[in-house]
Amino acid sequence: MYTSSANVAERQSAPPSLAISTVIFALRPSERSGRPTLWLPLVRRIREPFKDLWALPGGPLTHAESLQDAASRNLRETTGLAPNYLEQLYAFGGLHRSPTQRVVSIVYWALVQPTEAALADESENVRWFRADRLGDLAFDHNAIVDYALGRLRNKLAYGSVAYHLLGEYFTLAQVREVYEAVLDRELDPANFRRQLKSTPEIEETGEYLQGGKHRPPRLYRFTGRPGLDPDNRSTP
Amino acid sequence: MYTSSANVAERQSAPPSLAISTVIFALRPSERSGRPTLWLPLVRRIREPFKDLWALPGGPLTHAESLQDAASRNLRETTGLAPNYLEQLYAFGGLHRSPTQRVVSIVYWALVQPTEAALADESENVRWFRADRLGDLAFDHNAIVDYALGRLRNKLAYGSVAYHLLGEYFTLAQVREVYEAVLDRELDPANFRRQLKSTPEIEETGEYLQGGKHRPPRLYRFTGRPGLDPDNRSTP
DNA sequence: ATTAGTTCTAGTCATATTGACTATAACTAG
DNA sequence: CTAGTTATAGTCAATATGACTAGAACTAAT
Repeated sequence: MYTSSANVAERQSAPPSLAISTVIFALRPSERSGRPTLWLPLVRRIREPFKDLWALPGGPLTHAESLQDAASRNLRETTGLAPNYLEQLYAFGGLHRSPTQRVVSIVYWALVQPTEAALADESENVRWFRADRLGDLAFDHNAIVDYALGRLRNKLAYGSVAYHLLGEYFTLAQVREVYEAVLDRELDPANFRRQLKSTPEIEETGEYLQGGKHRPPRLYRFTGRPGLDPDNRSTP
Repeated sequence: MYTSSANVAERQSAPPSLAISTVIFALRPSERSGRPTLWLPLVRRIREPFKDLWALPGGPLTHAESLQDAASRNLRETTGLAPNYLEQLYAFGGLHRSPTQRVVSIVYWALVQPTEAALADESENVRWFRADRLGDLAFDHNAIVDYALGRLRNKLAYGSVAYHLLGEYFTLAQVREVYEAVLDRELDPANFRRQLKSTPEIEETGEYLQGGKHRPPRLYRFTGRPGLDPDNRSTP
């Protein structure tokens, strides 16, 4: 590494570099209980700084793409995933996020359906982790994931985001399991059910989920659309 | 203006430049009704692009400061204001926000107290406008203000942000006027009052506001603190 | 075939919250 | 001293929420 003062001065005068990263959430059955739990894919750093540590997927912003397009492309390139939901999370720009240079990261967060997540690329340098057992990540990425988890919990409780973690058809109990996994507390099945049934965006279908061990539950469908980001309204 | 292809190529390869802007809200009495209304300061552009149009205060990000510090400094430099509340709004990075170069703007929004806003610098190139009568602004700044207004309304309805638009002591009717101005609808005084009284963060004082035309209302004080941004938790 | 076990589903009941409204208190202006 | 206005407290019905009960509908074991 260069440590000459000339190089330091050069770093000081160069504009802060701009990066895009994404926190990608998906549900996977827990190994032990089989219940759905939150997972996210990380990539192994192959160079300094933080070589060999796990980090959020990310990369530079190229000229021809909007922020959201950059997040979307990056997500596809590193994990092979097409997200069901993608929203800007926050711009992180602390002075000492990276030890070698000043980096401002515009971070997105994404939700992918389980079917999609199941066939995601996994390799030596890309691996899925349980969101609650990450260990030490590169840069400030632990704080970023925590913030993303907070946003997810908030949007789950107030918004209509749970359905983007599920397939097109789902049972009300599956929705409840998503809430229980993300909020980490049990919910009364009957009351939860009553709330969902009063939501106009959830549509009853004539189908039932067969093959379970007990009474077959009815399948439902989500008909609403998520709100768009301000920056993305005019994207064709 | 240069239009040679060499210059175009140069622009294409250069990294997107990074700017910080702020939407600053303050209450001022309407000229007509005297009721509080939302105002914000804009600066006149003195060069191309959008020369002579009004724009949000903003500037480049320097190396020695965090994003929030940059917003805070910029706000102080252009308007002389010290904000009571400052939070990141959104990073705007559409491809064609600026006709001459690719710019990513990280936008903050701020609230200032009326006393502060009253002694804000106003000049040939800095002027306050009613938030609902802005006209055409430079760049995508109309969309940005709209988004900021949406955020303000949301935080007002669910969070505890109204008090940052008021002084240290206030009457419950003044709080109601803030809600009515921002949400643009009338609220029942008695019911609104009941809600505020059940909020533990609002503390009754022994003082009363004297000098009004009618029964002197009791003064209250806000004791809560707003939630911090993730990027700003460790700032001393 | 019958029964036990489990989940799905509908409903009850007490409590808390909300919106519309009424009434009294306390001040100023004339 | 009275009229006008705001401040403040309270009532009442409608709605939402949390705790709970119970029957319906299926599978698996006897």
